[in-house]
Amino acid sequence: MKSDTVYKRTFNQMLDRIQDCAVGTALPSETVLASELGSSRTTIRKVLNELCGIGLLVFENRVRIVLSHDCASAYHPAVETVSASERLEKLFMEWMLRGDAKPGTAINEAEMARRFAISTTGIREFLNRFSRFGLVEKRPGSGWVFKGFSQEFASELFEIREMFELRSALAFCRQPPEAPSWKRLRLIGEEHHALLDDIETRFHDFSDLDDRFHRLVIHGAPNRFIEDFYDIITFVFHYHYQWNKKSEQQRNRTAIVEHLRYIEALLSGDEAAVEAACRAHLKSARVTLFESMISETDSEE
Amino acid sequence: MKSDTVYKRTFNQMLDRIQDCAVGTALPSETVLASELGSSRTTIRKVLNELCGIGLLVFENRVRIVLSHDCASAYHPAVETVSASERLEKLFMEWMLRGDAKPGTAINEAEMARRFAISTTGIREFLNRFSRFGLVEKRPGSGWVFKGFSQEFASELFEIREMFELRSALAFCRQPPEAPSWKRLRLIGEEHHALLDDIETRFHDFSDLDDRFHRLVIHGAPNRFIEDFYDIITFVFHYHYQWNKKSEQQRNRTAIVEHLRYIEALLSGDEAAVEAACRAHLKSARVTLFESMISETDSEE
DNA sequence: CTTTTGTCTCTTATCCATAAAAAACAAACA
DNA sequence: TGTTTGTTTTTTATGGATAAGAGACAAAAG
Repeated sequence: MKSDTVYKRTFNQMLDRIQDCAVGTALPSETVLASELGSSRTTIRKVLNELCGIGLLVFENRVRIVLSHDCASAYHPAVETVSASERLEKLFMEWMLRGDAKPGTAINEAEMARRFAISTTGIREFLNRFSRFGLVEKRPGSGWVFKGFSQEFASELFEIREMFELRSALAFCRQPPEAPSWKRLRLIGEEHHALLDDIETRFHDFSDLDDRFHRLVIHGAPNRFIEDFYDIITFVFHYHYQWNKKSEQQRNRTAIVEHLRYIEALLSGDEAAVEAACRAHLKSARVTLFESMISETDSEE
Repeated sequence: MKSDTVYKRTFNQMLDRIQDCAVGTALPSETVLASELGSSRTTIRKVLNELCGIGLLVFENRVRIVLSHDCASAYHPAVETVSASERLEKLFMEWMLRGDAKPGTAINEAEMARRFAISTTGIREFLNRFSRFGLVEKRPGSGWVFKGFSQEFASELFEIREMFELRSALAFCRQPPEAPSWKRLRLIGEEHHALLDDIETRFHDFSDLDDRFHRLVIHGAPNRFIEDFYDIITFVFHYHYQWNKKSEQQRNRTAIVEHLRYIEALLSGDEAAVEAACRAHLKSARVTLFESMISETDSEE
């Protein structure tokens, strides 16, 4: 049976949304709410009905009016708002990054299903999707082999990353001056400055900015395989650094400075400078990642 | 329920195998047969039992003896020897290459399940695996979008291919002279010569040789992402040229000549020559692919 | 002891069922 | 006429069942 995580998540979002409206005001139409909260009208209606039932809203004259803000206890627990597949992803990555799985281990669907309390179908689907990350491999008829989140993996990942990014950065330079990317790049540059000024408190915001910056560069000369590959990068970094928070602030500060140099080079259009700045940044990112991987292994032995 | 395609395929292989033995000779042990035919002993036993039942074999003193070669009618139909997922792959590619699906079309699991007479779970798994090829994309909650086997797709594919192959070819050159790849390369070179001599009759054998050659080059400096990407290339070429056989012989002859030049350059260790030969070959492969794509579109309109 | 066959257990491939969510359609209002 | 809500139809997400196939272990034979 399909789980109702979408409903619960939407319900919680709607509670937030209600608290932004003064008591007595009317909510927008179902269609508007649906697009605002990112779910279908079917779900929105279910939520609204429920809220009328609890007495937080009334439905009068084809319009829903906020009756009260007193809903702190109505929220659904956050765990119940993530779908089985998302949950599995998290559990699996944790299991992997905790180092429970040595490279070469055979993993089998049935056991994973038991361990993670998710149906075998779910496991199977996950592994299939996940196989593109190069960390597990299927042996038809027999099960899956876990390849390990190793230095080797990271090294191969970076080799490709460097090829792709360098190619994209140079292609970015060669865009005509009227391309809209230039403006976006300038805006992202400003965001970097702003973040650097508040780095003490806002250093967590960097990973999102990082992602947007690199994707902008990459998108200058679109290629689906390059963009897909960047998904892998994002994914790996996301989980790795979520697991390993050591010197996060320092790490991000360094990266921002490197980005700023890189952005400047791009804006100048000087290809040699771009190449240098790009290489410098990636090299440093690589070193940082490796160091954090080593320190992890050390602390375990 | 799992289908018994493995059994049927093994059964057919076993019939072939029996015909290679003179009547009255003994078959090797189950374990040997299993590794020879590439299935488990469980399956082998089932097949052998069946064959004893039909009277093609007898089991005496722990040894199975061939009684007869008269088994032409015993073969299982070839269709029944391919698993649901393989069948689906074929059907889907046909459907795609026939051009039934315009880029941007939404494809939904339920309909595909009906069209291809395969369960929705099967479809889902296929699409998930297939999504790494960049031809379909998932919209969570909603269905899948078909991106189209377009010129754009081919162009993006080739851009990456060129980057990867050039990098690999140069890395290949830099291997120490004692690396075993050099010997393999020489052997593959000889195979090219042999094939060229018989090109009139054996031109179909080229695609396998082509694959082995490029994989050898790539494997000189292994990187899982590059090797994975080559799976996409193989897959695309396999299906595209299976669908479009026009001037196959000429196409393969040209490619062999280019390969020979490329191999010679590799063996000489002259990096500039390698780069030139590699680029020349890929450029020509690209042009050939594009031409065959265009002629396809033309013939339809 | 090592190989071979016999037996049993566990896992995968594959289909099906069903509630949740999305989408399409229809009626009502303004 | 174009929104807005009510209703119905499709489609997806997810669990479960089961025969086929793989692998482990035991017994027999050389």
